[in-house]
Amino acid sequence: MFKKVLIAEDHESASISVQKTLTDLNIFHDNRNYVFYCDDALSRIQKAISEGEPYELLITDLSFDEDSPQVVKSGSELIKAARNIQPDLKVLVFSIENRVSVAAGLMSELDIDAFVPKARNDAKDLKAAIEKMAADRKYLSPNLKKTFSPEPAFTFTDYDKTIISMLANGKPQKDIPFYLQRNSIKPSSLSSVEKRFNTIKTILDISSNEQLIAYCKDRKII
Amino acid sequence: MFKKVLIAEDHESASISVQKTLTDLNIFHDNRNYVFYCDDALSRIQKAISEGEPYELLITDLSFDEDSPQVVKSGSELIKAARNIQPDLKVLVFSIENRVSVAAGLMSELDIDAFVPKARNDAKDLKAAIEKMAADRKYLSPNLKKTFSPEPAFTFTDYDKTIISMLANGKPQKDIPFYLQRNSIKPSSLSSVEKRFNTIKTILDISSNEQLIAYCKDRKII
DNA sequence: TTTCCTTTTACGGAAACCCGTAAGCTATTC
DNA sequence: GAATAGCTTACGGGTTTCCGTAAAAGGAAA
Repeated sequence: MFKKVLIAEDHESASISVQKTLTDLNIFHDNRNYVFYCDDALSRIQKAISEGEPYELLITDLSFDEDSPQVVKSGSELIKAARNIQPDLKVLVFSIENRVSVAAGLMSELDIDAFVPKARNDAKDLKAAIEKMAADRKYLSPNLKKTFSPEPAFTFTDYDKTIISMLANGKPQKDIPFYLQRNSIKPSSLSSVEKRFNTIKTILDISSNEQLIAYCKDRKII
Repeated sequence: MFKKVLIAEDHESASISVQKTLTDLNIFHDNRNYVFYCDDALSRIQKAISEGEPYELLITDLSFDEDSPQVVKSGSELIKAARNIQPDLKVLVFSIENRVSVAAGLMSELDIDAFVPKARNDAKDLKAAIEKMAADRKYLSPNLKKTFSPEPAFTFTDYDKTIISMLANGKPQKDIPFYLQRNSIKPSSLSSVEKRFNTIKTILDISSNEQLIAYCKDRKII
């Protein structure tokens, strides 16, 4: 079982629960092993390494309230930075995010070891995850939502997100080409933009740009 | 100080933290005084009344994951139902919602006694709230966000939400009059709908319908 | 009923969007 | 270099939206 664990979680109440879970698992845990900011988490990890007693596990949230300026602003940035200075650090993500697509994405892209959503049985879920990780296994929570009903096989490209965001920001479609050229983004003609919107809407069975914005906002795509 | 408190919270970890807070405040709290579903909360309250030992305080979340069919589906419904059978019950809302406008709305409309957002210092915040309530005072957390930057003095009417939702669902603007007439909603001409959209967008300094949808989705208006 | 005011509806032209077709461009292959 | 395929752009006309103006309908008071 783990001996040295760091908790990065900005919600005090959530942090307390995680600490209690560690206690229940007989993992020694003192007051200095939890932080409320990503920057603090990173410096703790760095310090632990230089003291020759590196952390074995990082439990982190994904989104952190930005009430004071931070270098590292999100859980995923923290994970990247931490892995950069300590590649063997195990990582458990504990977040309100409950879409299996997001969790699986973190598994494959950031190679996290476990994902537990803050949901009905999250405390038990946490324990199961930690035990699994202690046995060197990955853990993807069974409490994750199968995202939206029939998940359409479509992933938005950066280009898509760019032009959709422009629409959502009130830019008229006909002006989008100008801004694309300005930033030298490849297909920049109005015709291309129109075609792309049309393709997206056809695939997703969406009939208007307004509905597309609603769709993207609901799924936090933009 | 309170002696009998009920916790309605679907997140196990959050519930654990609230329980710990009550313990820290020397409020006697046993295993049977927390529930994960609103329906259970209501029946507990009812039972406590009939046993002659009613609860003094209800601590509840606002949104509950609907993983099983429930009669009472949200915190606000629970509060209404609870107050219906026990008008003197004190209520503290503990939610991820952090907009002061929402909290103030609950204060005035449901006459809740305290609102604490799940945020950085929520555990300390909870303690402060409970102590304040024990002294028969109301408590509006200082950690609430002043909502969006300059809060525009504009509130969406039901009519507004109806027509905006139609747009967001992909209905073309020109077809909206038909559906309004069908449900006998008052101004139903295309001209009226156009004018209303124009008024809303002018007031909010929004230039397109797409941006309006984004605005409403961001603020959870629709 | 008449008058006045507000709300709702009708209308029309300009602008924007939608969508199909065709032309142009680029890169790979022969 | 020529040919082909795939991507990008240009163009055009039908539809929808935008927005101003004016007519019609409702409501309250005289």
